[in-house]
Amino acid sequence: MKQSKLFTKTKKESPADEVSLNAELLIRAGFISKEMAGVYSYLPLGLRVVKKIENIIREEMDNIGGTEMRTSVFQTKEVWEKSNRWDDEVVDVWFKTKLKNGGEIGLSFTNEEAYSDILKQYINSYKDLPVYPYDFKSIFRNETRSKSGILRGREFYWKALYSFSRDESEHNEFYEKAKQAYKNIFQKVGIGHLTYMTFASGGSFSKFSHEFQTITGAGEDLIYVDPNKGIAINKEVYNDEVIESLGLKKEDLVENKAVEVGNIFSLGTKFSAPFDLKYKDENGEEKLVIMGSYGIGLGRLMGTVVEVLSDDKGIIWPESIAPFKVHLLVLGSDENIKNSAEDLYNNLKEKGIEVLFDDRADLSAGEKFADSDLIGIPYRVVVSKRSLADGGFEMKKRTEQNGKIITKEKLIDVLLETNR
RNA sequence: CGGGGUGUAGUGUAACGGCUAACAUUCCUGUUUUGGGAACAGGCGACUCCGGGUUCGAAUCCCGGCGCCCCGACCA
Repeated sequence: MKQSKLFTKTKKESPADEVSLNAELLIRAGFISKEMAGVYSYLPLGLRVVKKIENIIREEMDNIGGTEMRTSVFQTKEVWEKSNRWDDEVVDVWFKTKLKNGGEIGLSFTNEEAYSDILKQYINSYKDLPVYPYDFKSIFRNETRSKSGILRGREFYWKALYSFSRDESEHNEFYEKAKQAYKNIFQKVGIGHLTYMTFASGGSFSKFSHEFQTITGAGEDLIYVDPNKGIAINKEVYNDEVIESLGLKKEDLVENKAVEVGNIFSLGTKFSAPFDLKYKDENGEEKLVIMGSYGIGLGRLMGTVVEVLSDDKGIIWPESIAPFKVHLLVLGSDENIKNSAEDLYNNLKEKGIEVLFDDRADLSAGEKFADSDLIGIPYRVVVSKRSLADGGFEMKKRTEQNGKIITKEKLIDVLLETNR
């Protein structure tokens, strides 16, 4: 993509109404635009990152048997009354509105009811199970206080998978697979080294739920990490008995602030019972379906990456979720320089390498460099009088101080190699 | 929902109760420039969040509302 066609511009100044690092950098670099507190629009660069994250999650979910679908944002009163979660006294984050005919509807703040209600139509026999439907969708919560930029919003985009299993052991088997899939996801997204599977309160059907917590001062949770074992305990269940039951030692645990980037938990029959979601087993006996829930907030995940991986010049995107792989900068207005850059741009595109081409005329070198650092694309390639005189193009990783001159062929090789 | 802070061109800031609300940046015109947010010249852009009040006079003081940020509570 040519940067001259990208309508967003970077800002030199931080927004006055944002304190959090993720919002500051994402707004300055032109990834998101603030609509109101806790509500952000995703601009072209930001959407590309979200889509990258989405694809990583999709791959992992499909890999463990997930089936993608899409539940509606609109939810009917009747369905939610079954689980006793329609009442504003019970759930205070509802956004509700009315249809022209007076019927009440709410905007999804979670998906258990929607899935339970839909699956009831299709699940009759043990042969119909297990199933693992999931979706990516926007979720709405009327938070009394949204905060921390895109880490806690009133509208957010998430992935939610629900498991429908015949019994506990089948459920547990999938649950373990989901744990591994989640680890893979956070590893691929580039924050695996800071993300810990964390034991948290589990509700009435299991002792614990499992949160995936990424260590950062921007987080709102307190967790106790055992760095060697790679697991942690959420403050909400932190006590001597729990520490012991998990085989941990108090003296090994380190207190950290962290942000919950994902969570999985066992629902048991909490929803299958009120929805009468049953199947007939091999003996013709009716049994309740055992459910589990598996969520990840993609915006929060994107914000967490920014919190954790930026420097004083801007964002440092991991290659896996960067909006583009290469930022190609042309300096100078001589025809041969421009042509050379244009050629390289076309070559990279032909090879399937995602490139943002800063073809903007009349901008100083310093401004292009500053923009490039702020936007944070992993590889920067400069075409200039100097680079051509030195025999090619200057390539530098976002994380490196100095670039080196390489030929076009070598450059393409390197980029293709890292493309996997 | 309690507490604190704050609201002025697109953005970031300034302005004692008193001149036409200033500066920087963005943007537009032109000249010059091109390896770390270039230089010069000119120009556009503001019902100072909204509503009331005090005053000869309010961006500035007072009251109410709303927005935004932070702390806390809440968080399937």
